[in-house]
Amino acid sequence: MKLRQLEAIRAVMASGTTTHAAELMGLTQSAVSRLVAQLEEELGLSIFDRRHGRLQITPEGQQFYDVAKKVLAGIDQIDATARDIRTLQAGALRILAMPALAYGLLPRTIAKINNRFKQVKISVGVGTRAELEDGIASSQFDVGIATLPVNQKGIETELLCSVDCVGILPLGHALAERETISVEDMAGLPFVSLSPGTLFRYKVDELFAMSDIRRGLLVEVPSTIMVCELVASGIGVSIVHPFVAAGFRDNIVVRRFAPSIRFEYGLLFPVSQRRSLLTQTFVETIRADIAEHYPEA
Amino acid sequence: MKLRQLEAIRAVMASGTTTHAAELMGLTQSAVSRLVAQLEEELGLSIFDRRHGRLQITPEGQQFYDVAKKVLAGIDQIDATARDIRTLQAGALRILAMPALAYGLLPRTIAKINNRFKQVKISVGVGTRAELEDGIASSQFDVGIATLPVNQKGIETELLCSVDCVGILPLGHALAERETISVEDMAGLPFVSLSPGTLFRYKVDELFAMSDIRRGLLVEVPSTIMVCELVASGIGVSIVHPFVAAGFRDNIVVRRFAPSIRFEYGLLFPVSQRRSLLTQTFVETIRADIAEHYPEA
DNA sequence: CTGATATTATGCGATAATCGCATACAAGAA
DNA sequence: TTCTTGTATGCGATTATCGCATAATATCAG
Repeated sequence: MKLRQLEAIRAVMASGTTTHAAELMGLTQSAVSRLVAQLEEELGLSIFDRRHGRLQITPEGQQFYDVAKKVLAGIDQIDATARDIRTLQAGALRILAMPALAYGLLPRTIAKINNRFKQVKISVGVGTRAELEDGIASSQFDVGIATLPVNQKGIETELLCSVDCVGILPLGHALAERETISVEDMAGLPFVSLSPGTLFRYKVDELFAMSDIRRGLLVEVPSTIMVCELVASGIGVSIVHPFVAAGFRDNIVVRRFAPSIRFEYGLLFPVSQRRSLLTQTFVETIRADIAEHYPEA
Repeated sequence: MKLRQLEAIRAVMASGTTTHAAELMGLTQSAVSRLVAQLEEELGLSIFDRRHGRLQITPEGQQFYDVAKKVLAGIDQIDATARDIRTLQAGALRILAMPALAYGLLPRTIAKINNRFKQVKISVGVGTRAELEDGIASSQFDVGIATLPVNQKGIETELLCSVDCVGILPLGHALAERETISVEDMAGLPFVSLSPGTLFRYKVDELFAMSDIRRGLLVEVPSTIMVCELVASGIGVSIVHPFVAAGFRDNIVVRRFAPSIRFEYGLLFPVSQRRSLLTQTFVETIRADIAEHYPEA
């Protein structure tokens, strides 16, 4: 059985004659006549009755056609699906990011993808590093974003960008005049700190310890967003990575910080599987966003 | 897009390699490889990734295949449907008969058809001559059974059989000894009559009127079945067509009747449409049944 | 009845698709 | 390395597809 034959049946049913059906299909009448005859021969049943010089559907033919219609509709759907896949109008993108990164960086990129590909379903998960490694390694997600390094079997990483953390101050703070804030400048200032247990907290604490500088450790909150909000409210200063700080630029003062506290952000992919076109597009888009909005990274 | 290509995709998905897929499809590996490559070329998307010397489904390919599977299932269903149609295991048979004929003649034939073709849906309608003509002419039913003649546009008729009506008596009736009962024999006997307005009632009444013979017209009932039942209960005699009478042969006495009241039964078909194989089978079966059980017809 | 019109069916030849064979190439295992 | 397993591709034979021309058949108007 050939698709062409089923299409011929449909065209004949739609137009009534093989001649018109031929026009619909871009063939000649003889070709259509033969396609129909072939199918009848193959199936061993008469789909049309040759009566009065016309093709007339038989009861059996009608029954057959009712089923064939569904298949042809399915073929049309295959074509549509293929087109959607080519233009990325179908499919899904599953992203998993660490909390600090999800808020500052992702929304803009997701909005762009969603805007370009309206039909694409995008799901974003936020999780700890461990959850992230699990989710990527098990292919439950297409791409992850986390600070490097990541060393786990089943995960491929690519460097996304490396950024220096920034100092943040309430608006109108005395240090706001400086272009760069040093660790020494923060001596004795009230400091809004991230909860212990994260790599970021560890690095910051270590820097102050090495420099033997004391801060006022008044407040500890679990998310970088909250850190920024608290600094904006004027209760202290802090150090955060620039992506989240950028979201608060109207409410806080953001300055370079010395010495450099550098973080490398990486993209995580399940190994052993070719990345989907959507994933590739996502990677390109997020890289472009970073280049545009954080050129120093 | 060709069916062969979709089948190749399915075979590769099922077996994992083009080599095994080729066995499944009865082809060589090279043919399968080409079918896959062709489809990818046509659709403009990579269904498989050639990694590690193996074909590995891509995310897009998986998405495509999910849709293609449904189409292939539909094709399988087409084949199954064609097979069922050939063996008459599918389809429906819609029969419309006049009340008197539906009971005596049809059940046996329907049982046979149902027994041979378990999957065939058989629906039987009972209606007046007018309803019957409507139902057949409008192609709502495949075949009708009625007394001839029928003259309505859109209906083709075939003679099914012609029968002589029979006289029926209660068991043990005095007339039971005779092989043939004449109209004169019924003079003065209580007669169970069919309701007025039917061709049958008209013919019987006319016969008695012509012969100037009086009956005891005590009971009038609308169906021939009830006539037989009343005769069986002993309240009178009557004349009916032999099909219904045959069903009561253990409860009543059935005898030839003179003069002959002859009815021609006909099969009615919608014109202009080829009769379905099922319809043809039905016709053959009912003719065989009549020949077997009513050889005199 | 007769020609005009419309429709399907089929012989024939050119072109295109399909397939098997042989072989090259790639990757993992012994 | 060498063997095994698997995929890709050039080549030639076979088969299928299609258009053209034409025949056969039915419908309809006069």
